[in-house]
Amino acid sequence: MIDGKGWRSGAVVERKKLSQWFFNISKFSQDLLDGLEKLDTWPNKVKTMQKNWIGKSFGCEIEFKVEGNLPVEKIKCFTTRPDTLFGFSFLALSVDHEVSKYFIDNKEFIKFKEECSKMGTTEEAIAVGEKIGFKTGLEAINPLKPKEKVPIYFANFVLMDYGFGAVFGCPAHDQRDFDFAKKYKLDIKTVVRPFDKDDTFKVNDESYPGAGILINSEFLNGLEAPNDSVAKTIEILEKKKLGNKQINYRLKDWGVSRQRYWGCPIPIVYDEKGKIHPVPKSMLPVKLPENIDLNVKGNPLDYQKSWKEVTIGGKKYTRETDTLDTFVCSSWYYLRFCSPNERSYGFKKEEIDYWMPVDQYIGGVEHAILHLLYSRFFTRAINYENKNFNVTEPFKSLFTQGMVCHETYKDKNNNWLSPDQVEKVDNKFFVKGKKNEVARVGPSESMSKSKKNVIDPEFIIENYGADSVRLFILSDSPPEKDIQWSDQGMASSYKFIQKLWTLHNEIKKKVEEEKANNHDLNIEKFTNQIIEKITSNLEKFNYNVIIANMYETYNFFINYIKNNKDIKNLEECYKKILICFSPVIPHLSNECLKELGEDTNIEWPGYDENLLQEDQIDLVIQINGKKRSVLNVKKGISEKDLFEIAKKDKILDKYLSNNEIKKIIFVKDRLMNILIND
RNA sequence: GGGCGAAUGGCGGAAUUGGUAGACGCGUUGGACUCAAAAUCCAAUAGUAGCAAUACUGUGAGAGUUCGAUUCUCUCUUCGCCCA
Repeated sequence: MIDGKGWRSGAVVERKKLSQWFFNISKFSQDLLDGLEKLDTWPNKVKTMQKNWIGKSFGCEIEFKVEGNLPVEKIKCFTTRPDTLFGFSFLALSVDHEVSKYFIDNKEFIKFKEECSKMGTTEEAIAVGEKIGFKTGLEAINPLKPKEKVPIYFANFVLMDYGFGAVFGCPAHDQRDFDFAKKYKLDIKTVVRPFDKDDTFKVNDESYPGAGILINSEFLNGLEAPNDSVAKTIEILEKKKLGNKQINYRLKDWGVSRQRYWGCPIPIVYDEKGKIHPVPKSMLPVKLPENIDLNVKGNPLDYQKSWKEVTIGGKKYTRETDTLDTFVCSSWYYLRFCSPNERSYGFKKEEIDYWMPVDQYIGGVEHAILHLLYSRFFTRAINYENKNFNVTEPFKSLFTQGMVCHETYKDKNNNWLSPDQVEKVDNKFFVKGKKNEVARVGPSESMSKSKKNVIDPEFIIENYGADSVRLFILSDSPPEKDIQWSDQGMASSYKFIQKLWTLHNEIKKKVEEEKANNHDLNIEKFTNQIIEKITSNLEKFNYNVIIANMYETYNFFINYIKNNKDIKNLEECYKKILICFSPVIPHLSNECLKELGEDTNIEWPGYDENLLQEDQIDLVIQINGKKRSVLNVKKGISEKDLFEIAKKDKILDKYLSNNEIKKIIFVKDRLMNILIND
């Protein structure tokens, strides 16, 4: 949206009332919130995002008595801050509040309502936008102070879908109320002071929404806000039957209607009187019409008479032409994936029981809220009416991966340029083929067609091979982070593949030509250690570290074959290594394994715990907490023996012989810290 | 404004979860090969001082806990994400 108009069509954006289809996701608010607790292998980040999105808040509904010349006796409000009731100076209603029915013919009110519809409905738009009001002439009575009457307004910052479309205004402690009160010259009564101020504190240039102590509030004075004060006020209001404790959720019902062609049809028809009927099961699924003219204003389905009009059981009906939000399909596709060949139903119970829940789900963080929350809702909704559907959480474990990013480029006319339309000369970027036209370099962003900062995967795969691309994508950056596309990085991954191939040929030659007489423990140990490392890194999603492990392995083997001959277990170890490499570079590993006669029946290699540890270890000796020497000693060495060796060490001796030893800290097979007086 | 998270060489990033900081790669520098370049190979590469052995400093800043802190606690700064 730019300047209140659609960025593509230029149409003025305004709020309209539409009747649409909703999924009752809010019914599951509490359950969706509780379920998060059990998802212990989901990233906390995603869980907090969902928690905030559901937005549970404790508050209170309060009934305000109303006086004035309209037949309105009382108005119900929801508030999270009933404790600031003594700072009450106006009551604000949504323009859609039922009181508005008395103003339906009022020209000024109509104009005001129009004005309101121009403001966005996000909390941000409301915070930033100008607050305007329309006086109803009614007055509300403060329930805690019956002699006090305050004006009632319609206001643009109150929305019908929050609480009851009515809020009580406390300008001193809410910025929106503050802005409104300033504009209409209403009272600003300070009722909370910060902890570090005294009772004479007065709100001045902006509201004070923070924590503190209640003041100017008669019997509530001295309470700590908000925790104590809110609870206490609710208690008092309930006792006096003026209000009720209430829990409110930010999560709204899910509006699934879309006025467009692409989407799953909503299986609903209307009879001649406009009454709603579900399409009978035998006629499901409702399919979209083909050969449709998409060049129409509005929803193309509305124009498709042959599809829209339908006869069921001899009666004429009209189809619902709204289609479902695409998120609906992505909310249950994983169930369909369990039974891809089932023709008569979406999925089969036995198959759901076998496959679900998804053990490991991988996707971008951009799905943290909507897709993942909707999916969690879907399984709950199905489970709600079908007791033999046993899944409530669809994804047992979640991993959110980062995106591939690239610099962005623009020409002098502000048009996006793709990386291959740009060339680099002496560290400056130019439009390709035009040496005098500089290309402007923008920030690196996730690859998108609209910004043209994309690298064609087909082209790269053709050039470097799929294994090189996999290797590059996985190298350097941890998978949960965005990675920077770099041609240089791509090229170096390619080089590594070449090196591995050279290594392979040398090993193969050795295996074929040499007498395999000697069983070598070193290569066996190394292989075991690397299998252990790669296996555990694979489980922990430390894919970038696996690449480092692969380089380590290469470095070890290339030196090893130079310096060793006639090794009996070289082939066996090398084959295990190739299997470990196969998740990253499947094509090369399989090719190499095949060349060594290992075609089928490949199993992930295990490792021998006993071979993981070295007999000799490097042990750190610290003097007063500072590393002074590293001694290569037998594993499991005792404190006494180690100390004897340490005393003979040249560097350590310098410290030890001239100073009194106060204390020795010894951690077996880790380190020794000798504290001395100096 | 609120919530969550992050900060480590020139760069991407490792670090057995409190125990040798900088694995591995990129880049850079020097060397070999070459008529030359590319490719390849060898070596060096946190900073400061020193020919060197070595010493000191060093994981955003400051404090704290500890024999010992990149890791735990508090305060601050900057950045990122989400909600506004």
